Amino acid sequence: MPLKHALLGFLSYQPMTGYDLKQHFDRSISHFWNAKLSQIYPALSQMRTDGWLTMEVDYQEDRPNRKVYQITENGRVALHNWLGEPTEMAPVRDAFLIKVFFGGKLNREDILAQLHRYLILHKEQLTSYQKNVQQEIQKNAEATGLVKESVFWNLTLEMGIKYEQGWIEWCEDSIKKIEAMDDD
Amino acid sequence: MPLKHALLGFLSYQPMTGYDLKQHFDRSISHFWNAKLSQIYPALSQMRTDGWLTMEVDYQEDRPNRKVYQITENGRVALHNWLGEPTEMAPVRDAFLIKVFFGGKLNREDILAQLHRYLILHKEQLTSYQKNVQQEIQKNAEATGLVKESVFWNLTLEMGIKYEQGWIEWCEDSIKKIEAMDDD
DNA sequence: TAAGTAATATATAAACATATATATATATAA
DNA sequence: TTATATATATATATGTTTATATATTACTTA
Repeated sequence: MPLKHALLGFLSYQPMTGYDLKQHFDRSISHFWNAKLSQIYPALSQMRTDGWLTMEVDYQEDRPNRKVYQITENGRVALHNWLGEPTEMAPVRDAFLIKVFFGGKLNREDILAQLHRYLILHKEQLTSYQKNVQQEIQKNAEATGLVKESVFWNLTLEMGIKYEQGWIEWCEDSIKKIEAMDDD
Repeated sequence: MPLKHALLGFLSYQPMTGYDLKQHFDRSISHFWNAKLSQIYPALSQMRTDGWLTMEVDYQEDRPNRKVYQITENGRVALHNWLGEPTEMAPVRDAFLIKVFFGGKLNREDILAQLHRYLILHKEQLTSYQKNVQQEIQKNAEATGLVKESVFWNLTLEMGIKYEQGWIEWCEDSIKKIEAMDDD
């Protein structure tokens, strides 16, 4: 399960709680993977059962105790193996394209409105990558001194940026084509 | 649920069985949505309960009877409304990028092997879109005479092509960058 | 001052998706 | 000739993900 291996990946840097891990997911890899806390917590329990993690409780008074998870040698091996395994292409799933596919059923304004809206969403996403994710990677690189690692973090960000740029171009082109169509 | 609306979309062209619908999914929209038969059949039953479809049985001797589904007026309304609703961006989920993100844990050859492999997969996918999907759309446009519709089918295909081209460029760039890195 | 958010975790239900098994006849490919 | 694919559907189990509810205290914002 990729979720488990992403968790292993972060825990290979340092021990953390589920809550901490959620922050890392949201700040560093949300452009290609995300998970809710309600998925992360049970996954961590299982991984402990699997022998990939150990856990120790950090007692606190005013809020729930922190359960700090640490990767084991088995966990490191599992991560390393998984990283080297061949990977299938991720299938694309985008409901927006279903709407476009059947766009002939809408009138011109409605389908154009859809495209304009989606264009804006993707532009905002692009901006957010260029600002927030970029910064987060930078910050992490400095804080941890993991220079080589940060090259790879940046590669994933570049893919995110290219992806958004692709959508933006496509939306703009599509709008032009539809505007040029004969009305009926 | 987008699955149901995609089914409605195809049934808005003509009555069909679940098996037929599966063919359409695979041939026309698999570049952005797919579904197994084991998901399509129950969905059709539900949609009938919802009043979006009617069904009649076409008796056959040597193979299972065909259950032919036909869209109702309610179904058409539901489809039309859904097509006009604003759409959230589809989140990206790609396990390959998790591998890249933690690529610093692999040695250079292993991560390069991953990238080369993914590059090939995406090149094959691109070729397949340009050949098969392209052709299928063409064929459908001619067979059904739905000219205006086919413009939209082509738009989704263009997005698929752009997407694959993006991956291909990114893989090639990433390979170059990693090859240029200092070894450690 | 009231409402929201951060910090931390658990539990349960529901929704969505895949895998697999079961039937059965014909046609096609190795 | 044997295996696989096509044509059609159902059923069940399992896996994955999201949603929602529940606790508690401190801090921040309106």
